[in-house]
Amino acid sequence: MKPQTTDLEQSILEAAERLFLEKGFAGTSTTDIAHAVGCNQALVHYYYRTKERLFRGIFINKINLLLDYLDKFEYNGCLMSAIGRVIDFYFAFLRSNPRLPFFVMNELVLNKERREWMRETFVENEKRRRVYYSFSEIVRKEVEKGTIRPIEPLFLLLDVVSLVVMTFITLPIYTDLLGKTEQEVDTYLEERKKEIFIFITKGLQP
Amino acid sequence: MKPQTTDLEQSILEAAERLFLEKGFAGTSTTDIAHAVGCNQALVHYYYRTKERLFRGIFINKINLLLDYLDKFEYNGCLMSAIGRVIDFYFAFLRSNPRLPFFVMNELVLNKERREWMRETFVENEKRRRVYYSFSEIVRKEVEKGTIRPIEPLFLLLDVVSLVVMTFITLPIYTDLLGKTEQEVDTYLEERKKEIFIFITKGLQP
DNA sequence: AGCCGGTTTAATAACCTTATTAAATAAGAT
DNA sequence: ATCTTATTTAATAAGGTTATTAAACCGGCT
Repeated sequence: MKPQTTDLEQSILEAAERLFLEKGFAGTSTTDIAHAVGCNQALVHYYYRTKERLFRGIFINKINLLLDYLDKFEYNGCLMSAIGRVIDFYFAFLRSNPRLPFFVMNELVLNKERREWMRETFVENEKRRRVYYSFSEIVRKEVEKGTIRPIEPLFLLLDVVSLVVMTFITLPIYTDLLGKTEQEVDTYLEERKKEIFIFITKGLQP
Repeated sequence: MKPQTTDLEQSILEAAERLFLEKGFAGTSTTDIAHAVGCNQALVHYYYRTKERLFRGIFINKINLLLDYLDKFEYNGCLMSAIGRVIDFYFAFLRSNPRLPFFVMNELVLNKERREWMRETFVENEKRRRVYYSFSEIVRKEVEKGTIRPIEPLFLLLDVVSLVVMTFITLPIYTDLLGKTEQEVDTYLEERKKEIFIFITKGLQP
């Protein structure tokens, strides 16, 4: 039924995504979005009714995108290679979506209501709980076997997430403050990934 | 000259600080600030002229506060105890200013002009360069001596900063999503600090 | 042609934003 | 008591924000 020509509904979503990621919720107006698409501002509301609803749709989508990568944690007897795989996937994914972790973090930290909504949507989500539970069981067993030093599963998760995510959060600072080229950034990220892997491997030794 | 009674100028600054840290620049209006102080909105502009100027004053102040702690890095022959000292200081400081790293990061990532201004103000600052240079020399020498594994000084710095800063950035998420008490947060932070120290110590072993 | 539904626009309500103004107020100096 | 200077307020300009409304547009159907 819908005209396949340019599908404004989709264009609006994409422009909103780009702008929200770049300037945050508070820094983006529906007028900005309409302007980026080249359509009337009322159209943004026609399709998505409120700015908050438009935002939520994007937000939930992006969080899921991020969390789904945790499923890449496929344990087959070696913890470090499972972690290595996750790091690889995240680096590849975030290379083309560098602002995503900051976006999610930003809105989660800045807005208490969103944290509450996040708790209901994700923390109380059976699938997500299971993923975390199986991860923590694996860590516990490896500690027991003595293949890694004693560590809280939550802390190990936080260690990995901190190192990976901060690489991308600080990327605009790195590139702008030190004025790097696209090529240099690629090398930097490749080196950084190796460093993180070595760091975690060594940091977990018994 | 100024009346010492309540000093509205100072109260405005403090309220602005609190609100900017909590909701960010875009999420805070001068009306909000005036309202928090209980004065007329024009007064905010009387003292600070523009919202941007008021913000900059706070921002530069907070960045300096954060960077000054890097001076706690007093090397006396043992890299890990110097790093341990810095971590200790940051944890103590950020315990009472938990939103500070996020605040700085946030505005730096969200606003390109601020990054440019930051480069001029800090990266080209002689004192700051010297601090980083002496740190990187120390790391290089330790690598040469073989007391730590080969590592880029910038990466070591990023490793430490990532782990410490992310602990506090994710703190509101941790507390709200898992619903923790003040007491539990204290224990958590204490444990986390120990974990980070162990993690880095092991992660640097040759 | 006329009608119909979904799409798009212009117009606008209601409100909030920053910043400036001129006038009121307070408090110390002469 | 009045002058002076700094502080504080009310009023307002100029513009931006979200959201709604009614009207126009446009392609297909009868």
